[in-house]
Amino acid sequence: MLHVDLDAFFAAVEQRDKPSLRGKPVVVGGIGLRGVVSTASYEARRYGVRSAMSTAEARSRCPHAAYLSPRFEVYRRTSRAVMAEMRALSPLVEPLSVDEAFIDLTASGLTGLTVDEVEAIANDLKDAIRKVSGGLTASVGAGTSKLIAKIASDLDKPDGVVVVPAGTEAEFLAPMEVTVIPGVGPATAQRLSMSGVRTVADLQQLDEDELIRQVGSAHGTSLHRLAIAADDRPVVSDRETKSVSVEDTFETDIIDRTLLTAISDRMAHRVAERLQRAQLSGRTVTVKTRMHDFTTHTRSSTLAGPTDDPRVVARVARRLLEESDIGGGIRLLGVGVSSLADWIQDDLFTEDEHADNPIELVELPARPRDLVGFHPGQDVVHPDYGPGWVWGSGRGRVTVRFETADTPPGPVRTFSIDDPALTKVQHVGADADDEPETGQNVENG
DNA sequence: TCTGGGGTCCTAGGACCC
DNA sequence: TCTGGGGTCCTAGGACCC
Repeated sequence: MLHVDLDAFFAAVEQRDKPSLRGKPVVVGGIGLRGVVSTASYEARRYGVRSAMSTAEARSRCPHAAYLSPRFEVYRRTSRAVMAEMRALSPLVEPLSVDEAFIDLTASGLTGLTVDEVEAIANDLKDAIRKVSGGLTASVGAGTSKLIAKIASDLDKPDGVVVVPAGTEAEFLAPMEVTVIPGVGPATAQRLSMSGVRTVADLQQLDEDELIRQVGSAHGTSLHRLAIAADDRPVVSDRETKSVSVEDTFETDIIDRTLLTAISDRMAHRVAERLQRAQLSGRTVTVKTRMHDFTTHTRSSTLAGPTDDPRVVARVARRLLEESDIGGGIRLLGVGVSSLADWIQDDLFTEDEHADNPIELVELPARPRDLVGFHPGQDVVHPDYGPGWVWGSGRGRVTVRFETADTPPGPVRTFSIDDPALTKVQHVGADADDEPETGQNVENG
């Protein structure tokens, strides 16, 4: 099996499309006060910038980096092209996310390979990925199981290939820290350390019953096996979606229930839209709230039958929100639907008994134009200068660098935010929810 | 100036049923 | 004059992943 991991994916795509950023520190993520880093380029990592770090901390570590909002549509498009290359290698490909996948080579008859042969296959794949993606690099791990392939792909980043020979798996793992095992996070590592377990070798020695007492039945059983590299999990190409959700952290905590209701309604509609697009429907609606102290609560309600009707999702979400304690204001609100079915049931159960009495949608205040678009990194076009991207905006002005992936960097120009000549580029296949927005923006309206 | 958004899987208690 | 037992569904929360 191969595990393929695109290197610093979001940042690499930005450097590909914005030549002036090549070789420079780039940070992609939330750019607001409460934003976090999604991906830092390797140049930015040298300053200690890491994924999941608050953007504020990243800015203090690396003030001269370019801070960009993610362009998810572009990443998805690139991802699809890369995944297609993998499927050309083997029909059995399991994407784990937009930038990662497992490939089962045996599904295309590639068995009994030598280490050199596997290495050659991995390098060919890397070449194909580089060509189809406009120069992106990947790191590849190979082994006899998902566990080994996944861990191996991490050992020689970026742009590396690591093949673990069959039969050497347990000794390969033994000296490593337990946290290399996917599923062992801070909480599990902490518990294990109380039994003196730090490395996989320690874990291999630990009694299974003792392990289960420490971390629970399911986790203990699977960890006990993974520690000795006993992993027979298959590569599954079509995993079914189990839930669909939308959530938003506000720039400042929101206490106004009328505003929260309006936001909840809109989130319910976005969730329902996504369900419909995926031809799914669900029975359980969940509302999530996060308090100022970061404690998180969920309330859920299960319907008699599945729905993808925005009005039904909105009404249930409203009720759950009403039942939620919002204390002195909440920093996050989310709406989700689970217990999914891949069909829509007949009106028998889905019938909306409130259909004659539709809920009245609360209108959100309009946002000022300079908050509706023009995020750093955003693609724009100008009739005189051609295509470019937003470097920054504020105080009614927006600064644009004119360049594309295959043009030399052009001029940097500043425009009024109201300049009608400057237009945003809408990417094909973009979701309505690719547009970043926050409660703060809403409140500013 | 702490701490995103999209997910998956597991646990535990209570209701309910046979 | 406490005490069945097993299975399923629902709800809430938590750990973890990218």
